[in-house]
Amino acid sequence: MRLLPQPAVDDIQLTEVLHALSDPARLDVVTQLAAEFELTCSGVGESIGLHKSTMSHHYRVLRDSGVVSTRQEGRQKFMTLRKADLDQRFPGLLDAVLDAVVGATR
Amino acid sequence: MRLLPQPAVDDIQLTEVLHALSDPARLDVVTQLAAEFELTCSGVGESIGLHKSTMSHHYRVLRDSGVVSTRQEGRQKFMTLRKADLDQRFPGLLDAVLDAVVGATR
DNA sequence: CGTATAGTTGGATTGTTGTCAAACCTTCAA
DNA sequence: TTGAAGGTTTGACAACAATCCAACTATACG
Repeated sequence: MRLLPQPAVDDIQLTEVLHALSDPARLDVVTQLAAEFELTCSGVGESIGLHKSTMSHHYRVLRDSGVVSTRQEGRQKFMTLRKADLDQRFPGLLDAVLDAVVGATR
Repeated sequence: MRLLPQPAVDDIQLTEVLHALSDPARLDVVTQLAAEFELTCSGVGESIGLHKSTMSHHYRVLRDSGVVSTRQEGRQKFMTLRKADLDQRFPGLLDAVLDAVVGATR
């Protein structure tokens, strides 16, 4: 069970996080993770309808920017939101974005 | 004194706002506007050190995404943050981003 | 070992973005 | 009416980003 490389909390950059969240597909992933706690890549990607390699690219952007954490177990990879880390680094930001996702469609 | 075209509150899109805020130059503009309330284009651009046409491009992105409002008065254009509109549409988002800008350098 | 599963990587393509420079438009003032 | 001030627009260009497809890696299961 190994963890894929990811930035330390203090190395998470605001502009990179905002950029990571500014893509609809990635925002969708993040929203699902916020609701489900943890998902496999295929689990989270199914409802989005993009090619799996495209999704793999989005996962990398999310991981490199510090938004998600990925843990490999067997042949699957489980993603989780780095909620505690993001809350520590940028208090209120993630919640505001998640609220905005649901709130804006009301 | 005319107002340049800008999206209505309900037409402001989360992904566009996040994208607008994900560029360092634009984030800098927004931070200055949060502190100064209102500034001319040249006033806000001076400290950034980019070409004025580049800044003009960034102003447009900020305006089109609904982050700032621009009012023309004489030959100057005054920009303001659409704070109330953003707070209404995405509660807490702008404040979290502004906090993050200062907080992350502490 | 052979095969299926779960993802990643590389290449190709198409489109977007950030930047500058030069030309332009508008307004104000002499 | 000429000129200057304050921005915008257009064109060019390089860098980046999103997407797909095909080939690949690694793990698990018969």
